[in-house]
Amino acid sequence: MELKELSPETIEKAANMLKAIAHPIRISIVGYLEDGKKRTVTEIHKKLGIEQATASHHLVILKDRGVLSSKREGKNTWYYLKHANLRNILNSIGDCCKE
Amino acid sequence: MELKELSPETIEKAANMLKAIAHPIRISIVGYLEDGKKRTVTEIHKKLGIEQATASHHLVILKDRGVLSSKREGKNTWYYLKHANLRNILNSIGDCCKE
DNA sequence: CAAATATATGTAAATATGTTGATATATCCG
DNA sequence: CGGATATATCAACATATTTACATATATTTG
Repeated sequence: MELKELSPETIEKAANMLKAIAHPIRISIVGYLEDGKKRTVTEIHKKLGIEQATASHHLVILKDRGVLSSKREGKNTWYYLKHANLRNILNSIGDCCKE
Repeated sequence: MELKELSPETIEKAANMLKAIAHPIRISIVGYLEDGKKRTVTEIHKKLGIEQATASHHLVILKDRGVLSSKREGKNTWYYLKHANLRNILNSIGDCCKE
């Protein structure tokens, strides 16, 4: 795939998706969901040690920009990675940054 | 690799790197350099149809955040991808966004 | 219905980023 | 040195993002 052949719309969408991930808390959220499991807002905010409202806020951003999907079940909303290959992004970036 | 085990510093660095890429012009620049070749500011600004100052500005951002490297040779500064596996990021994102 | 639990939204101030045009610096060559 | 070419920087305004706290909405259960 040659990215330079992508349409402006696709590039715009890709930028929004990357912007969504490009934040310490949201990287951590994506990292926590990297295994493909679905997790609730409560699980996420407790795991990451952040406020519930903060977690919800960042989860909405990730969902709006196409990084995560969610499904409501009773009191809970389960969030999960929308695309399995988003894992590659974190792995690649992680590799670059560990050096 | 489990991202959740990365240090806060590494996560911070990863966020800065992703933030650097997460912009339409900068995605296009990285896409243009995706083949691993070194290119000058002039080549880049002409190829993308943007002002020279704009290109230089965005190239500095990409370099400062560890996405690109550069090497001055006479009048020219050659920019190129610092990490080969950054290509995976664009490919993954592109795949997610084409749908 | 009321209480408890889970999630989402609103607001406002602080901070960061983007954009543009003008200008500065660096290098080469005659 | 002086002109031409290539790149980098500056300044200033507009826009977007972050953060934190308060509060609202939704769902289950007694």
